[in-house]
Amino acid sequence: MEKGKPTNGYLDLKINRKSYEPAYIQLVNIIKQQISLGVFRPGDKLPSESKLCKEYKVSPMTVRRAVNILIDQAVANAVQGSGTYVNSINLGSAAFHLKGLQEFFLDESTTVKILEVRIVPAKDRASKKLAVGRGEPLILIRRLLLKDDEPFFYHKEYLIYDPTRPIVESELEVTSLRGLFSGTGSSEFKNGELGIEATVISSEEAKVLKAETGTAAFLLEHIFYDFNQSPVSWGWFICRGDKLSFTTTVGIQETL
Amino acid sequence: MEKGKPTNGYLDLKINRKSYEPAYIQLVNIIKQQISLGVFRPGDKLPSESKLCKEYKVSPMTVRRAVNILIDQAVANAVQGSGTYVNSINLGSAAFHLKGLQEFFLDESTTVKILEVRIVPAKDRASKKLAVGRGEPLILIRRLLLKDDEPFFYHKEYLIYDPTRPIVESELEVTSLRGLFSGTGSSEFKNGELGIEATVISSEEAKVLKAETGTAAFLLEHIFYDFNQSPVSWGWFICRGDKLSFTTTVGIQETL
DNA sequence: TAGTGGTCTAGACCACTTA
DNA sequence: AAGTGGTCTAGACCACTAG
Repeated sequence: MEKGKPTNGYLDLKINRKSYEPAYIQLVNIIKQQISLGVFRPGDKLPSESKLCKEYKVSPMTVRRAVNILIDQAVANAVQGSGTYVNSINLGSAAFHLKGLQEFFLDESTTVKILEVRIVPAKDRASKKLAVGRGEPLILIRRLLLKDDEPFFYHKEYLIYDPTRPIVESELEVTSLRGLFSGTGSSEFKNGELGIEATVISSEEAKVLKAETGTAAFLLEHIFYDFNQSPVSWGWFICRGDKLSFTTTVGIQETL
Repeated sequence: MEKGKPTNGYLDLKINRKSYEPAYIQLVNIIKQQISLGVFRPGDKLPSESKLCKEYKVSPMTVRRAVNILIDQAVANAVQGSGTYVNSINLGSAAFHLKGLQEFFLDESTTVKILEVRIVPAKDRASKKLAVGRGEPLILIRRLLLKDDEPFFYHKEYLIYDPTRPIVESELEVTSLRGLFSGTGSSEFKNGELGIEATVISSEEAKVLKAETGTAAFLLEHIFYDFNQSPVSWGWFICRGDKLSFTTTVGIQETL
């Protein structure tokens, strides 16, 4: 590379100081665009931070921040003492987000039908998951979540039974699940574990979901812990496979 | 809050300057631990950045960095001019990563069996996805991915046929897929789209996967684009539902 | 108007890699 | 030894929120 020449070749993009976009975001986009156009290819070394400072006339911290964003996005990786390199496309860095489900729960036309609420003795799996003795009382809630009056999710949940804290009506309604998915809810739970499995619809599920037994479905299992790290809720959502899918992207995305 | 008192109550944790852990990471963990212990509850306002500076004797940029990490992790959210607030648990921020699949492909015992490679005329779906005319030639590759000689994935892939670039043997082997999942491969693709669906195993798939028709399976669809943003590869992986699941966590995790 | 977060500067020192 | 990324300082100015 010739000294003093801009590393972005014929593009010669600059940081616009008057833009509402912060300098570091602009720099991220400039570098991404160059990768997108093939100026920098996977495996190539990006210009060093000091070069980028000079070229775009920004301070080291600003370059640093931009480069860190590229690394966060798995666009590049840094090797201390050596340089920052452009990554190849990497499926291992891909992730499927549940934001789509969040939108489902926030939707106005989403409603909840309580199918059943009762106290049941803990069986094998539930007693293990919720760390209570077998036969101990648990609250079982079965819900049907509808969108535009069409069944969408079937939800089965076991809760620790606390006789000092009666079940409040509002905890059963759509708002409670909405809160879980949007983070606006109460703060009963400290953390939780989620799992997604592929399954087929059982006869029990088929009935409430208006689907046929044996068709494909997603099972989203959840377990939530309180601030003492004790499990308080275990259950799962079932959704017909033809009504739900998860999508994501990998590699360099076009600048929005 | 009383002036001059540490905001972390009886804990009174400090930044250890001699630790190999950077100050900002220590600060992230200190704040997380306080949330975990209930010192700060969901909805609470965290101490302002200037307070944290004084309390932990670090510069504004270091506090900033720590707080930004908490925000990235969806542990807190910032409101300009108001403060930084602790989030409730939020399923919408959860994400399922494909790192598990990456490990599968990097495993030594993972092998690939090529079931078929041939030129086929583009049918409806493939011609749309790959943006070629119907009947145009495409390369069809059918692979079986095995772990410890047990079938794991069935992969069907359509590639743009380029007569000037013959199919190279190495592109068919496990290494090519390994590269895709680990980011160590060549750089044919600029980006791609992925989708996960729940499905049931067809008779064709059941045969090669040694599974029964009608059992649950994941379908991981992919389409990859080259540096001209032209689609070059479309296909999907099928995996038995009982051999694959995705897990993740939400909320505050215990400090490791 | 005071306090807050959002951005940015212009350096510094260190650990590490490469030659 | 020179260059690189990793961390950190001690401020600054701005836009925004709230009382």
